[in-house]
Amino acid sequence: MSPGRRPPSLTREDIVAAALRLIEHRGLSGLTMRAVSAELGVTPMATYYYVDDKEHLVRLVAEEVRRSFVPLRLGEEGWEASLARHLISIWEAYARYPGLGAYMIELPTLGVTEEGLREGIRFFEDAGFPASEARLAWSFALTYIHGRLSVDARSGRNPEAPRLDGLRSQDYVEFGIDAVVAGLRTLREADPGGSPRTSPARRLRTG
Amino acid sequence: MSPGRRPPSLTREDIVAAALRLIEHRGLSGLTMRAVSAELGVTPMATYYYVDDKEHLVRLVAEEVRRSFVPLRLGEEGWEASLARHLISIWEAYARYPGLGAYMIELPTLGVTEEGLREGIRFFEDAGFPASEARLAWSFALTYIHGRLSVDARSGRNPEAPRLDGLRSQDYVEFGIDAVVAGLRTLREADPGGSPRTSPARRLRTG
DNA sequence: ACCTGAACACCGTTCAAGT
DNA sequence: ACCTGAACACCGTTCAAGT
Repeated sequence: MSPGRRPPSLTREDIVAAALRLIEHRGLSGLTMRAVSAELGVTPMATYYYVDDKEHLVRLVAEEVRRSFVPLRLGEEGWEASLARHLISIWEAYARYPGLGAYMIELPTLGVTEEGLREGIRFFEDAGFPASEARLAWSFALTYIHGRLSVDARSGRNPEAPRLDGLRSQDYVEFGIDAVVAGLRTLREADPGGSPRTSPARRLRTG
Repeated sequence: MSPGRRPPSLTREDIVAAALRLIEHRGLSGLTMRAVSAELGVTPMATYYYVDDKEHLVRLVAEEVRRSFVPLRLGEEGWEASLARHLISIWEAYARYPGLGAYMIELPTLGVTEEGLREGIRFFEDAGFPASEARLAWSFALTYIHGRLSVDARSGRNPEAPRLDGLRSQDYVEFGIDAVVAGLRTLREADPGGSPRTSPARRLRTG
């Protein structure tokens, strides 16, 4: 940036934007370091001056996508509507980028930031979930929505397009979010005052 | 198999078994055609005589894993317990093979066979779900459990191992299955006689 | 019928060199 | 500081050839 120095032909923003375009049109598997560089008209290795490696690039890309998440906040509309709204916004944000949400769920923070993870736990505590279950509830909701994004990853990018079964991707995610919210509400109400819950599923485990 | 012919040094079963060992120890990303062949002491291309390509091999591997699924059947224990038992068995079967369940959910049949998909839909119809929602309900359950397997894919193979948050993978999946079942029960009861349900989530969609 | 060997078109990434 | 070029160690896969 000192005067007299010629400006760089590349910025990190350019790289992230090119990566987003690639994922949008070819899916996450279409995102290669070489393709990003080609898209920008530079040598395959030029990109490495701005990002550490491919994992770093995907992290930057996901950060960009997360900017359009509707925040998870406990307002006057109640925790159920707020949660549903937040989950839909996650799904809508990632749906344009096939494979990205599926990849994020495998990372330690389940596709959100460290801070997003903590805020979610607080949200569920404030919503009346016992402290021991706030984390489980939040993880459950994130796991479902990213699972749904995994399903969508291959079935085509347009969520409004009718599919073989006559249902749209939207129908699935709407039903799913309703079920997630209803399930959490039921578990919350069955658990007054934070007494330890007895899991029906636990008794069914083999081994 | 005609007399006088020397027996082949390789069988498809050997290949599938070697592939399972590789996934078990190195995850699905550790499954390469070359690694499978090396494991069996043959040339990288020998494997191609028995399987069409890598996708075919993964399908065969998944078929093998599915053999240990507890069938989804509507018995006297009721649909809720049967569903929970089935989901747990899916999770237990795939959990040994990191990344496999996550991969399967992206296929058109959500990690089960075509027949398994149809049987599941019938199961939910028999359980009293309206025909229009049986498919949504089944897809929801499968999506969650495979989402959970995606989360487990990176966090280590031993489901009993305590993690940073003090919770085990088992705690998450038990809570999740309980929530899935509770959510489905609630939606089913809110929908008497198969009248079209109004989705709260639908109203929250932007665009 | 069953397997080998060489080769092709890809990857991500390192490293030295240029301007 | 910023980018190029060559190279390495991997992939999946094709194709011709051997026994």
